Amino acid sequence: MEKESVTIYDVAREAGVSMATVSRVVNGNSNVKQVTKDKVQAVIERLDYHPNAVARGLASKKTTTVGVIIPDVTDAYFSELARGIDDVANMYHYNIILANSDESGSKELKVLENLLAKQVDGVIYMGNGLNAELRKAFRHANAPVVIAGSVDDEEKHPAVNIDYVAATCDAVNKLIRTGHDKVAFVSGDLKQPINYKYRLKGYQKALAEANITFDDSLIFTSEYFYAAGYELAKKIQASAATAAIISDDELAAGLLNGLTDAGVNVPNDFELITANNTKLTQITRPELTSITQPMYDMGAVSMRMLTKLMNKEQLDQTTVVLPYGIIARSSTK
Amino acid sequence: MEKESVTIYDVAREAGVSMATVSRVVNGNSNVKQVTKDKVQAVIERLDYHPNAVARGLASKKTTTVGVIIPDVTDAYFSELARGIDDVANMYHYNIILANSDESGSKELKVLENLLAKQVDGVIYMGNGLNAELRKAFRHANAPVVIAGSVDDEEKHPAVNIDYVAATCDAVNKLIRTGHDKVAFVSGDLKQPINYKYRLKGYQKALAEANITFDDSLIFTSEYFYAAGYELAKKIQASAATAAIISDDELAAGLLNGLTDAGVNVPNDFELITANNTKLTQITRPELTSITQPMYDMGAVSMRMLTKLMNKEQLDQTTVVLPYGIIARSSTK
DNA sequence: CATATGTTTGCAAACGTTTACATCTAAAAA
DNA sequence: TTTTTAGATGTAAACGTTTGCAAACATATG
Repeated sequence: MEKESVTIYDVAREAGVSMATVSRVVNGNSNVKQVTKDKVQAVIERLDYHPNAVARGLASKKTTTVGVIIPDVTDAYFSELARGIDDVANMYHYNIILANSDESGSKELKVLENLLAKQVDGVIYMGNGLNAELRKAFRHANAPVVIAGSVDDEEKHPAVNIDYVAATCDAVNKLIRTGHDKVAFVSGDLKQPINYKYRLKGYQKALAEANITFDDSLIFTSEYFYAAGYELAKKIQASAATAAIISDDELAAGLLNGLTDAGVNVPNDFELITANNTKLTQITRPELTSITQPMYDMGAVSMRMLTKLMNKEQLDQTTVVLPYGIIARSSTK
Repeated sequence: MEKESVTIYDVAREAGVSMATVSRVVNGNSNVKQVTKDKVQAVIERLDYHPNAVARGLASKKTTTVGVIIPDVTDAYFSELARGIDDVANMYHYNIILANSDESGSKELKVLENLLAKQVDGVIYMGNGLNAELRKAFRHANAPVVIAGSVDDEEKHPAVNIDYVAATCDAVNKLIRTGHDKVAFVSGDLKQPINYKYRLKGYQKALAEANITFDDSLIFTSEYFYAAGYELAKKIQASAATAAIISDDELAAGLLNGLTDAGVNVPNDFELITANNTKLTQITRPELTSITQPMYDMGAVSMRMLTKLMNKEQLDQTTVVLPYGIIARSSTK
């Protein structure tokens, strides 16, 4: 913990070459004779030299670090995305600085500013709070930004997600086909585009296709917490709904258990489809039927896109839409 | 994305002072006249100057960044710890570089090396794989390391955890008191000290106190996955056990559902106590009785310790043991 | 008025790399 | 043999800060 660190100078001196040459071998530059390369390499190992990434970053203006803004690491949906991000980041020799934003606009801005001050080479944004201010901050950032697992409703920023409209529509359709014409729509804040411009649209589309008139007493919003879902069960019971599509698994689990504990039999009395197919969906009894999203892949792809962007490569497509599915479990008939 | 960044020189020039003075006001140095402080501050805002953290890091040899080694962000136990870490890191104006290790010894070493190359000011290690090699790497690191949510069985490194022996002993006692003398012990790899030196010890202690002879056909190990737990149900059923203490919630959930699906009634035919009180424990039916660990706090405290270490302050105690509890839910009578 | 004292500022040297550019070498071409 | 050329190496200037030290200034003291 107190050692003087060995620098490129030490290596150069010991190897009898200039620091430039050492730098070249460290960076795999081709213009170095094999014998000197070996000589330097030997010294590097003998002295246990490790290049100082900070100095490197300053000189090269690249930190091989990307910032990742996440609402909450503790959330299964986002942590799965984060895992995909980290794995491919590693593959390309990047590190990630993880920053929790709590989906709070002001915190997101603060965190972004902070990441940019640290000179990250790029940032990945997770969250559903993309607003004008944040958009502006992204535009003015001198690092590329890609959005993972959510949408940019103005489609200005590179993003990777699924077709939320179609997925929601399919799920609601499935419910309608089994005879429900009173399907509750349960999502987070309707101010968020992902909810009102995509999920709700998909819900309405399914209704329209089946000639069911929209009834806004079947629209519920809630925070994405287990307890919130559990509470919500009462309201849902009081409504005319006989089935529900829910946009978060933890919320869905709460709702399921709330209903069950109130004596409602799922799926016989009430059917449920949730949205993210996280681990939770298999743990509940009955297991939850769910839209499936390739969270890990979405994370991985978004990071891959970011590496291209950081490399000034052209993107084939600015927003990539990954396939979704629906897995039938026991919360539907 | 293409702007030339404004440096401390620009600010200095515009404000008609030297860069040293600008540096001083940025860093809140007291020896600056109020009027110049204001003048400089105004220019900073006008030019939207943001100090370059990399340059700062090089000059000051402090990066205000800490490395966090985590087995898997996706794991509820560790992500909860990570959340505590990040929150207090933020409080003290640190950022965290998150690195997944998969509990693989070689990856842990690689990741640590990488973090140190990035000149992190400290590192927090999560995981149960503390071995001789890693220990050596920690010792030779020029940054303090603290262990969060696990043990250093040699007690050389600062760590924050709970009293695993006592917790396990209490849980097993609870089972014994309700009449069980065949309690299965289900943990991860028994090569890990936390399992064989702590949890197993606690289990044996409880047995000894109740004059029950140890029977190693009741000892099971498994990976910490839902599916693994589900599979394990068969083996457990085939054993003489009538209750179990499990060291991971996901595993416990799998076991619970495996038993239930095989027609075993929990808690009437079989009782279960799990270890981490993560969200999962409330989602299962029946809900899981669990040891409670203050994960968030353990993360927070470990980060707080690290800030002291990074500040060269003396630690009151090198290992802090936080209180645990047991919350009775429906998987026990 | 001279001196001492304390506060405010500036100067310039780090920090440890990368990277144009210049130089040198040796082999290839003339 | 002389000239070219390409490859291998070295020189030194960035990169954008912090910080020890010296200088300048202001105020209080004798």
